[in-house]
Parts: sequence; C-alpha cells; structure tokens
Amino acid sequence: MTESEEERFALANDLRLACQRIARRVRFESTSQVAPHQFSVLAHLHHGGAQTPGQLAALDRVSAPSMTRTVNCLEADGLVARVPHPGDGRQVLVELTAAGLAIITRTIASRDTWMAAHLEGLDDDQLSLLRKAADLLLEVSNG
Amino acid sequence: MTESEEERFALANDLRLACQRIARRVRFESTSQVAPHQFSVLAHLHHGGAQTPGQLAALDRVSAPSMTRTVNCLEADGLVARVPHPGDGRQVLVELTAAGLAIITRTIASRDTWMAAHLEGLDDDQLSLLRKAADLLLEVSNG
DNA sequence: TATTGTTATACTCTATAACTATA
DNA sequence: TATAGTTATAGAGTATAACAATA
Repeated sequence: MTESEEERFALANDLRLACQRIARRVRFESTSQVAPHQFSVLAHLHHGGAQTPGQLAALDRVSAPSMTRTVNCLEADGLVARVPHPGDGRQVLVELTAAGLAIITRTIASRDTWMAAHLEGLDDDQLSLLRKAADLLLEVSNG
Repeated sequence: MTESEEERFALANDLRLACQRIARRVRFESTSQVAPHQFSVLAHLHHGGAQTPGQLAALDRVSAPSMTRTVNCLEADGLVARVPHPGDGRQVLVELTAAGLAIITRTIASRDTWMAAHLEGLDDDQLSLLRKAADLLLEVSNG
C-alpha cells in the first residue's frame, strides 16, 4: 500500500466515524412520536413522493409483509394514506398526509437545530470549509 | 434570522443529510455475522474496553434486561465474556474475546473500504479539504 | 402464469415488573 | 435500604409461507 493510499484509508476511517457519530447523535436527538422504522417510511415519502409498498420495502431492506404492517400503523395514525395506483390495479400508492408531513418537518427541524447548535463555536473559515465539504460529501453519498 | 444564521442552518441541513446518508450506506454495506444491536455492543467494548451491562445499556438507550439478553447471545457465540468486577461483587464486566475482536476488525475494515472506494474519484485538493473537515466533524461529534 | 399486495404463523428484540445477590 | 444484574411475562417488529386480486 502506497503512502497516499494509507492516507486515503485513514481519511476514510475518520470520515466514516464522524458521519456515523453525527448520524447517531442526530437520531437520538429527535424523540419523534413515531418509531424509527415508521419515520423512515415518512422520510422516503417526503423525499421521493408517493410510492408503492414494494418500493418502500426495498428501500428499507425489509420484507413486503413487514412494510404492509408498518404502513397499516401509519395509516391508522393518519400519517399516510393508501390510494389506488392509476395504471395498475394490483399496486397501491402510499402517500404522505398533512399530519405525516408535519411530523417529518418538525423532526427535520429539530435535527438541523441540533446540528446547527454544534456548529456555533466555529469561525468563518471553518464554516466555509465545512460548506465545501458538505457539498463533496453529498456527492459521495449519492455515488 | 440573519443571513449568516440562514447559511449556518443550510449548512447544518446539508451536513446532517450527508452524514446520515453515508452512515446508512456504510451500515448496509457490511453484512456482518451479528445483528446490528449486537454489533453495537462489540463496538462499544472495542472503543471503551470492558464495561458493565448497565453501562452498555445506557450507551444504547436500551433497558437492562434487553442488554442482558444481548450479552447472553454474544457470550453464547463466544464473542464476549463475563468476568467478575474486581471491586464490587454485584457488578459484572463484559469484555471482548478474540473472536469478537476479529468480527469488529473485519467489519470496520469493510466499512472503511467502502468509504475509501467512494473517495477514489477525488483530486488532492478535495482530499485535503475532506481531511480538515473530518477533523472538524470528529470534534463536533464529540461536543 | 407472473406479479403485487395482504393474511397466517412463528421467532426475535424490547420493556416493565418481580426476584436474587451484594453493598 | 439501595444497587447491579438476572428472570418472567407481555407487546411490537420482522420473516417465510400461503392466499387473493390483477396483469
């Protein structure tokens, strides 16, 4: 392994560790009204619009029956609604209700508030550094 | 809200999102032999050394009986061992075995490999930018 | 016949309450 | 009496297999 490869692995380790820690802290921060697996579905719908149970199950690496159950709970709580699929009678679309959207919005805000609070002590140079890093990391996480 | 505050919140949002995405991708990447909640215990022991079941339960925001069960499974699999607490007969110390350490090491390596692979396309300027950002984020995640 | 989604059943993880051992 | 840990019991989530409806 060359020196630059070692440096890249060290950077990979630190970046991964930092991201995992922040994700963990952020997750514990927002004591949302819904369970994590339920919130995950709301987040997917918020991000990608109405989707079928099958798509949602694939996104969360979960079985179809599990997703059926989760969607049932969310529907009973009025956070999502099932609507007929326009082109295929076998499929169903799950969409976010206003109440579901409100929970998503509130949770995201509380998580961002935590993150913003932890950026308070940084100076302008550090903030602009993180600004560029955030853009890079968003690209990396999409790749 | 001032303009700089808005920028800080926008940065907070992007950083949080990127960290969550990377943490998620990394988690799905390593199909470890042990379940996530079990791996979490191994990671805590790897990071902080031998600890009591009570400490481990607090770290994972989990009840004491749940941690008892998880430690039982890990002990049955030979990944951790219970040893008497030196100073207090009521307490027990959970420590990593060689087999447990091996799983941790292998999983960390596979996660870092994923992260490193996703840094491949970046040039030296971008890598040194992320190097500084990683240090900042590690500080932030400890705060 | 293939596919989407749902029900049936069993297993695992977690929590609260009760119990045991030590301080 | 207080604390650390473990058992007992019940509730919630998930998976595999079987079923219903549509393509």
